[in-house]
Amino acid sequence: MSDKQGFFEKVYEVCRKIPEGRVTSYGAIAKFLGAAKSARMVGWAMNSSKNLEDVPAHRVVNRNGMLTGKSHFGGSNAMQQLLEEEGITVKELQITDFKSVFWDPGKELS
DNA sequence: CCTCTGACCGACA
DNA sequence: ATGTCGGCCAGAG
Repeated sequence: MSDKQGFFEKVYEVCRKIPEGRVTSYGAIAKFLGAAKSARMVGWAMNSSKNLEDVPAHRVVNRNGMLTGKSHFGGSNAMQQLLEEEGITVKELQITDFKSVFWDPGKELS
């Protein structure tokens, strides 16, 4: 069930588990998958996930809580809008109270 | 088939 | 504290 799945599929699964109004980081997901050094791939996986509607890539930001992938959301502030719609305050592509809305898959999940 | 890059993170000087 | 480099997996040329 979860042996033949590739890295991407695992990332998608975790992203779908992200509760509304919460955000996580690429490294957190990568670390949860057992590949903290593959954080780059997590973002890349999201790039493919943008084709999927079940994967809220806008809830995934970098370690600084910055919307680094905002550029990939159509080149507009769509990502920031979505986050604010969920109650997340964003300032200049940077999430305020990031640690307050931070969702750790290794902590919340198990 | 081989090479390169990609929405990052952590370590080192 | 700031800047640079390496690392991981997978897809495209």
